[in-house]
Amino acid sequence: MQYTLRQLAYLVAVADHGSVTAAANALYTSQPGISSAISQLEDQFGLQFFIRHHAKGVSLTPAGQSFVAAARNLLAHAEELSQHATDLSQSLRGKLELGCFSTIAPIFLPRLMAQLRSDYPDIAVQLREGDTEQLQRSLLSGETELALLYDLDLSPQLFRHKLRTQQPYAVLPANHPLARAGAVSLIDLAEEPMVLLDLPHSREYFLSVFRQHGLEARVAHRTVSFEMARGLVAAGCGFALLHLKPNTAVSYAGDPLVYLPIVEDVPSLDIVLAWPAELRLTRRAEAFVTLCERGMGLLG
Amino acid sequence: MQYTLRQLAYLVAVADHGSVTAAANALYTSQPGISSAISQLEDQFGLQFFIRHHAKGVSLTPAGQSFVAAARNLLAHAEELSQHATDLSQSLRGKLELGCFSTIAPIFLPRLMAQLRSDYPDIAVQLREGDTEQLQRSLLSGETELALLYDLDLSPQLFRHKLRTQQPYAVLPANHPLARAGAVSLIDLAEEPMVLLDLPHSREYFLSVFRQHGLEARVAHRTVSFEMARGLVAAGCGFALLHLKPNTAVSYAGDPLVYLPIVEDVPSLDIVLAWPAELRLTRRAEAFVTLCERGMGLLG
DNA sequence: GGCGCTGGATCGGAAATAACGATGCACTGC
DNA sequence: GCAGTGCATCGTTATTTCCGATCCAGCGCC
Repeated sequence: MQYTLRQLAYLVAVADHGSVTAAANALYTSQPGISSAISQLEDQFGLQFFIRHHAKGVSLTPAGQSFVAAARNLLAHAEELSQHATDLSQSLRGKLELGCFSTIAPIFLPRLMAQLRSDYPDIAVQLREGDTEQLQRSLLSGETELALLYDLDLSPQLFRHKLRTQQPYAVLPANHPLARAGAVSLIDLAEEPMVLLDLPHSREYFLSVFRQHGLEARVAHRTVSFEMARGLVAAGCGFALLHLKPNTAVSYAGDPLVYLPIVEDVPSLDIVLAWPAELRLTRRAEAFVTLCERGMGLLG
Repeated sequence: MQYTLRQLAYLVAVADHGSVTAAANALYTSQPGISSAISQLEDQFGLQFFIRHHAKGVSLTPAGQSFVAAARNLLAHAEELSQHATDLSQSLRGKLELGCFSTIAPIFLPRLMAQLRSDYPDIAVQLREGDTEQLQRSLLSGETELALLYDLDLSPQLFRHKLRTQQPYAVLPANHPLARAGAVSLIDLAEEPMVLLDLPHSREYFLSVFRQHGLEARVAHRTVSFEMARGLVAAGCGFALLHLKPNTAVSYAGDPLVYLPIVEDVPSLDIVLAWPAELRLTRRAEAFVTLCERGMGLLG
C-alpha cells in the first residue's frame, strides 16, 4: 500500500471543487502539489479519475466517481480514528482498566464505584482484583492503567500516590480473654495461635511485625481470603493481624469479633494508587484519582 | 500535522510483534524509523500506546489496545480501497456507464446487452440514451465512459472506433407510386413532402444530402422520434431519409413501409464507439468494445 | 555485584519526497 | 485573433524520512 491519506484528501478536494486550482486554494497549498498527487494516485492504480478540460477545470470519470466515493469513506474513517484517539485521552467516556488489591476491594470500591458512576456515568470500569504480584504485573504489562493497593515492595517503576495509612490491628473472637482489654500486646499474641492472611508480601509483612520485636508468631492457619481469616478467628481458631476494618464486627458465620489496637509500635501500611511511572494518565484515570483522594478518608 | 497510514502500519506491527526491533525486521525497515513513527503518533494524540520494557520489548497500554484495534480496522479499510481501485480498472465486475444514440439503441442494444449479460454476468450497464449533443457532453464530462453513436461532427477530443457504415435510404409508404421501383432518385424525392428526423447534427446531415445535389428538401414534418417519423411516412405524410432499418416493414400503427436505396451517390454515416481520446478504458469497457466489434455486423 | 546482552531512544548525515514559483501549453470565450 | 483560464512540467528549495552508529537502561547470568 503506497498511497497516502493526504493524496486522498487532495483527490476528494479536487472532485468537490471541480478544479485543481480551486482545491489548492481551499487547502492552502500549491496547485502543482495537488496535480502531482492526483497523477500519482492515477499511476498507482492504473486508473484515470479525472478528465482534464482545458481552461475549465476537471470532471470525474465513472471510475473516478466510484473511487472518490470510496476515498471519502476512508477519510471519514480516518477522521473517526482521530476522534477515537482524542476520546481515549481526553474524554470522560470509555473504559478504565483498574486493578485492586483483593482485600481492599470490598471495603472501599463499592462506594467509590457508585460515586464514579454518578459523577461520570460514561466511564466503564473494568476491574481486576488480585494480590500485589498480579496487580504489579498487570500494571507493568499495561493490562491495567492504575491499581489500588498497599505500598508493599512495589517496583520503583511504579509511581505511587498515597491515599491513606492503615495501622494494623489484632482481631479476636469477642469472648477471648485478651479481648477484654482496650489493646493487646504482641507478646501476648505470640502465645496465641495465629491465622495468617497468606498473600504475597502481606504474609512477610505480618510475620515481620513479630520478628521486629524479637518474637515469632505461631501460625496455625493460612488463608488467602480476608473473610475466611475473620471466620477462623471468630470460630476460635486463633487471632489475626489485619489492616482493614469492615463496618461490621460479625463474621459471615454470625460470630462476633473484636478489633484491638496493638500496644507496641508497629509499622503502618499505606494504601496507594499506583501506575507505571512514565505513563501519562488518561483523563478517566485522573478523574478516578481525584475521586479516590476525596473518598478514601471517609470510610474504615 | 496529520498521521499517515504508514505510521499506523508500523504501530500495529509493533503491537503484533511486541517489539520495535522485531517489527522493523518484519517490515524490512530500520528500528529508528519505527521508533520515531510511534513517538510521532503518541505525541500527536497525546497518548501513550506502549510501555517500554528495557531489554524486553514493549507492551500495549489500555489506550494502546483500543487504538491499535481501531488502527487495524482503518488499515483493513485502506486495503479495501486499494482492492476497490484495482477492481475498477481490472475486474469485469461493476458498472459500465454507456451512452447510446437514441435511434441506434433499440436496433442494436438489446441483443448486445443480452450477449454482454451472458458473457460477463457481473457487468451492470448504466445506459443513457440521447442525441449526439447530449452524448458528447456526457462523454467529455466523464458521466459516461463510452458511447455508441454516429460519427457526425464529433469533437476531436473524442476517439472514435468504427463499427459499421450505414448507407442512408428512403422510406415510403408501401402504396406510394415511387415505391414501385427498386430505387429512388433525390430529384423525385425533392418533389415530395419530407418527414425530417429532427435531431442535432442529423437534421443538418439529411438536408445536406439534397443540397449537395443542388436540391432543396420540402420539409413537411419534423420529429425527434425515429418511430414517429416512420409512422408519419406510413400514414402518407411524406417520405423520410433514415440510416437504420428495423427488421420490420410495418409502422406501430400497422401500416406497411418500403425501404428504397438512393440512386445518387450520397455520403454514408459511420456508427462508432466513442470515448474521450486521452482516457484509458476500463476492462469492462474494453470487453464491451470487443463485443460490439463481433456483434455489430450481424444485424440490420 | 559485576558484566555482557537485549532492545528502545537518540543523533547526524544522506536520500527521498513534498512544496513552491515560474513557465509552458492547450483550449475557452469574447 | 487574443486575452484569460487552468492543468502539467520544470528546477529549486525545504522538509521529511531513512539508516547506520551510538547511547543507555534494565535484565539475566554467572
